[in-house]
Amino acid sequence: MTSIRERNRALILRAASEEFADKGFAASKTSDIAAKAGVPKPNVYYYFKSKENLYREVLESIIEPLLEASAPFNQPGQPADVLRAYIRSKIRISRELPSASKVFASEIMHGAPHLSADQAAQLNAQAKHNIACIQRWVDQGLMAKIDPHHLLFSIWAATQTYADFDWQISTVTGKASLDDADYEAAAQTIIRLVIKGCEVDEGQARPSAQIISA
Amino acid sequence: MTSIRERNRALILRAASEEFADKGFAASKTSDIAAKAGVPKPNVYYYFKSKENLYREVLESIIEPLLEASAPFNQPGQPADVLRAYIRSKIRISRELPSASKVFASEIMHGAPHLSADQAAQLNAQAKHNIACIQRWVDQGLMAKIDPHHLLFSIWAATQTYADFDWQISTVTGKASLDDADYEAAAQTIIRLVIKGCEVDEGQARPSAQIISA
DNA sequence: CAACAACCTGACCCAATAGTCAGGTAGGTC
DNA sequence: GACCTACCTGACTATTGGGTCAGGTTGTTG
Repeated sequence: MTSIRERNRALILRAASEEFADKGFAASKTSDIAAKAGVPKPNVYYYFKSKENLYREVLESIIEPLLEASAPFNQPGQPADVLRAYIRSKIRISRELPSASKVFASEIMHGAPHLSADQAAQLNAQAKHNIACIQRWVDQGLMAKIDPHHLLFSIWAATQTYADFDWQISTVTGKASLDDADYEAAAQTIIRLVIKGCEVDEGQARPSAQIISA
Repeated sequence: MTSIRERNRALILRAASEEFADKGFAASKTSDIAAKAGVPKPNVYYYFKSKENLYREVLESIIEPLLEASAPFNQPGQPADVLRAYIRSKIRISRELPSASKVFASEIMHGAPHLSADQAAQLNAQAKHNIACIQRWVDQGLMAKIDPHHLLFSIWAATQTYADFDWQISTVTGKASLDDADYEAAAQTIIRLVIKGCEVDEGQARPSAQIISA
């Protein structure tokens, strides 16, 4: 069985995710990754030819989930429902893929030097699509006149913060790690801010009926 | 004049800020910092004794502005006014100290290994104070029943994102850098989400009059 | 201007670590 | 069991980059 390959690759990838998330690319040592994965260092180079390659694979692993999270925007739906589903997807990613999320955040923070042009284009296209979708809702009077860019930035930031800045969150809440109830409270809070913030103002001209509802 | 010292230290600190923000601590080379500051490498070691020391000073430079931003919470005021002022302070920091902000974010993301216990305690105390303040407003019925922790996390995230993830923001907006109007729109958006989200719900029991207003 | 301190610098050292390789072993296939 | 491929590994190399230092220059103070 050549699933020895799959098994070892998976082991190394997971260890690398955690290590890169923890220390960043430059500060991570391939020897530490190998140790954490429970394999000798040359094996890391046997399966992935370089540290950078390994990093790129970790990075790649978060792209699809990230694109996937925008699914609610790719099917028809009421603004409030779409936004709610989107926020929940984003929070779920932060919770279920915290290491890859951090690696991605760190990558973006440093100007995305390892992100391929194709990956950047895909993410950007999806973002543009979501923004256009929100803008349409605004134009149709289904939501308040909010700049879709900034709305998206706030949603991204508020949801990703649970993965990226987990240390801060642990420190402030005094809990080593958040449980179901905490993530639910986080989701509820962000959803409330967004939905209420997007509600059409009383007295605003509405081309069609006000549909958003909390 | 010994202000040669001040001048050179400032030069090196600024170069270091940018370099650390750009590449992260481990990936930054002291030789690059020296080059960017326009001084020979040994001078960096003459004024700061080590790379880590230099990094710590950069980190330290953002602590005070960060604490300062919470000033609105330290004086009496209506919830909406305090939150508005707080958000504007935070956005201003993102705009005026983008490099130090990034360094701070990166530090937190990796578990704050260089933050002194004292600095961590100061920041945490201020956070706790802000949270208690918000909780009081909730208890007094001046705002909706929102978990103050998550509200703060969202505000932090949404405001810091303009410094930390500037690459993403540039890519999505298609602008190399944001101008006055963009930052104003960002502030308006975040303020709207927060203020509307914090408004007491119709039909919610209110111990005292509803005071928040958009 | 003498003496002293602060500042500057080219050339060097050395520890750490990405990456390699020659020579193994294990497992599958005829 | 002979062969082949995939897998494994201890021991090595090469380079990079943090940090040093001896000796110089500049400025300052009496």
